Amino acid sequence: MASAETGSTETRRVAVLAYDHVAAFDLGVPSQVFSSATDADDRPLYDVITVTPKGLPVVTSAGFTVSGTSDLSAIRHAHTVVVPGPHRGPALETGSIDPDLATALIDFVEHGGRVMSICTGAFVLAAAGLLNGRKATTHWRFADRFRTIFPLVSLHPDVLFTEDAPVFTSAGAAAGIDLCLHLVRMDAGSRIANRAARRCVVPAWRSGGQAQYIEKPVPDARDVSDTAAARAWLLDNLSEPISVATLAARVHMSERHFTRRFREETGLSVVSWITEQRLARARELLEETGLSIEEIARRSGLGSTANLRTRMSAALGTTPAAYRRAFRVK
DNA sequence: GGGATCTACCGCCACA
DNA sequence: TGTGTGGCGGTAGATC
Repeated sequence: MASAETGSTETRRVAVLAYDHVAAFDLGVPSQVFSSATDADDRPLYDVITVTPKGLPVVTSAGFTVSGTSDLSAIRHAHTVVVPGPHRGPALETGSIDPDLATALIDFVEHGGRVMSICTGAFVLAAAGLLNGRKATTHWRFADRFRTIFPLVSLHPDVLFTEDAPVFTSAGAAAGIDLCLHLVRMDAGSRIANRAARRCVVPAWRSGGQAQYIEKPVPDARDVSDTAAARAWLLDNLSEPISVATLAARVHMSERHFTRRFREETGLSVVSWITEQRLARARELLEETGLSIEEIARRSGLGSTANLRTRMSAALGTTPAAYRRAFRVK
């Protein structure tokens, strides 16, 4: 767990599943992200291997061959199994997969393993029966097909990733990066996850609840009244009392237009976005400082310890003190 | 725990 | 006619 930053040499094996027609981009994501997570002495926290159903080379969607792989027996020794999405094949078309693969995945989860899917990899997990009754997501373009084939799964096609431990699913390949970083953050804390994100040159923090499809992801640089300026100001003033009216006034918009543009650009309401940023700030302060919980609540803008505790409990299922014990950087 | 109040959100419509 | 923007009002959730 948090011991990585504090000197432990424990490494966790991540087994990435490859098979014929696997999406090449998805396949590279977990290796890149998990291999970028290192401790304070730059030692790797994860050992990433590639696994194929028979241990034989497979051909990706891009046409190149993946070799040097292990067979399914290797996942028994893994901490996390990653299932990238198929580009085509029976999982996508009929919701069926190799019975040996299904058995291996079910056995892995039943013995305490953690699995995550990227993009249409959710079809593989669902075909194995691992998503029945669970929350899941997949690429929004495949949502209708997914619902038709797997009616027992609670599909949330409007989010970046879902968390229904020990099963995690993500939307497109970019959301797969976010989910990998989320798992690193769970395992080793924000500092290590943020450093891994920097190495991958991706945003350090996008929560699972953000929208998959954002109307205007990149603000128009010529538009001086865009909400990006308000968001930048917000991040510098999280500890201050903030209202929508204040923010709208800062960028010379009506409140109505500001809230509308804010949701278009971030996929979240103003309050939801601010709360997420405040929670992220609180987590950083818990990990990296010895400040009192009360002071952290104040500096993060969450106000009171009661509010901080409520927010952390809702978002992470833990308390500030327990979070600090797990992730405090010594 | 319940009521009052405040604030945020969003649908709808009008206007430039 | 289509698009961007602002105002109004109802509803829901948060806070006191």
